[in-house]
Amino acid sequence: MSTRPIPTPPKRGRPRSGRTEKAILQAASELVATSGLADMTIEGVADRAGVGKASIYRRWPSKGALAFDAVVDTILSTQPTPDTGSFEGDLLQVARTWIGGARGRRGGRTVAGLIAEVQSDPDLAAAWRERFVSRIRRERRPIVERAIERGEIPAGSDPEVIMDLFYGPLYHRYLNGHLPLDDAFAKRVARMVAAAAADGAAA
Amino acid sequence: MSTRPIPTPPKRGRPRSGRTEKAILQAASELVATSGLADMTIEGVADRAGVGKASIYRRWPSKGALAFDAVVDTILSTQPTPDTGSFEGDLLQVARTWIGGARGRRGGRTVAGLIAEVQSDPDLAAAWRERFVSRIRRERRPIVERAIERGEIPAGSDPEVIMDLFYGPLYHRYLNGHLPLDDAFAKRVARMVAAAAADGAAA
DNA sequence: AATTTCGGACGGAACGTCTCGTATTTCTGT
DNA sequence: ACAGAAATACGAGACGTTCCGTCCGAAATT
Repeated sequence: MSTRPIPTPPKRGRPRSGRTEKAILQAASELVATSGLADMTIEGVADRAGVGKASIYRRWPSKGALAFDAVVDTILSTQPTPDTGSFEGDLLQVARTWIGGARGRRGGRTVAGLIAEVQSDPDLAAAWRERFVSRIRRERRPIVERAIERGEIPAGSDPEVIMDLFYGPLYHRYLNGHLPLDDAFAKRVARMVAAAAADGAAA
Repeated sequence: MSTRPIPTPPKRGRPRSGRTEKAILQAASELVATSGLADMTIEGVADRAGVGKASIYRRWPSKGALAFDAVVDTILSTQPTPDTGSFEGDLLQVARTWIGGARGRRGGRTVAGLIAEVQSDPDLAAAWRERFVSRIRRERRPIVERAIERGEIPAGSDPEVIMDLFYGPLYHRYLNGHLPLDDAFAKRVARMVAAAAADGAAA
């Protein structure tokens, strides 16, 4: 259940060192960026951080949970919610930024590795949903709300289905790699989602 | 590169036993169904099949490749291409069948495990694309072609983007689990994809 | 004679737990 | 107020386990 460092504030004994925690996250972040999540090992992180393995296991229950905490804030901070004035424009902007992150040599496969990890770890899956997927969708919600206010799409349109229709195709090509994840694709997805929503098919 | 059992026909010596190969695939299939792909091990398959590990490594280069061959034909055979007479009807039928497979206790997470595996194995990823993703998309292509013939969607619509817009959302909920993968979702996806395509947004 | 079959041995990697001896903090008893 | 005991964290690394992928040797088959 716990993915964050255990939040229980101990009353007695030596307190956890903030420097140790930072060193672990820093080392994990670097190793994920250079070697990829699949090749990252707890022992490798411990060595690079100059830390005992026990100090890692005291804080995180699994490799995935550690990697999650090491990279998720960085990823989220690079994906702002735009406001271009039109629904399709907002979607296109989000898609372009998203693709930019996914194509970057710098950790472009990190999210893929996390999704892979999540498929066999129910606790990590819960953290992934709550602290990544749901969080991003909540941040993007104004895009749909503004489109409704502007009258571009009908009130009563389900934002969740629209989000799935939009993000789904991006992740689909990202994870399967069957076709290029390029700007032409971003344009088409934005256009089609906007068309479907405008049609009232999400109501 | 090789995912299939090595096709080279030996000219001399004891030939490969077909029974050995079947026993391996059978054991792998059972273990994936019961324990899940993440917990399947080559040693476990060898034991259950009554076979030496070398006999497995002689045929398949990785756990993922073996699992792929053990289950992919079964999965594909349960997903026929419908012909209901309307574009949205066809899409809905495909979505329902797909969701039925994904929800089934019997190996519902198998595809998720394979997609996870594929993220860190380029050779397996190539096989996945060519022998699963592309194959299914090729089989579904008539759905789009018939819709064009019927005049439901404009000629020149890109079948690939339509496929991504359709399958993407299904896989998205399947892999992230943030919202239910139910019949209501199937209906909405089918309706929205049909609306977007009819609008000519895929042209 | 050539080659594959099997079961199993083998060395290696990483896991997750545990123990050291040391450091740091709080609680208890005086 | 102060000393000691108790509790907890620290880095380092040993430990037993699992699984990997390779290799071996004897039997089997052509």
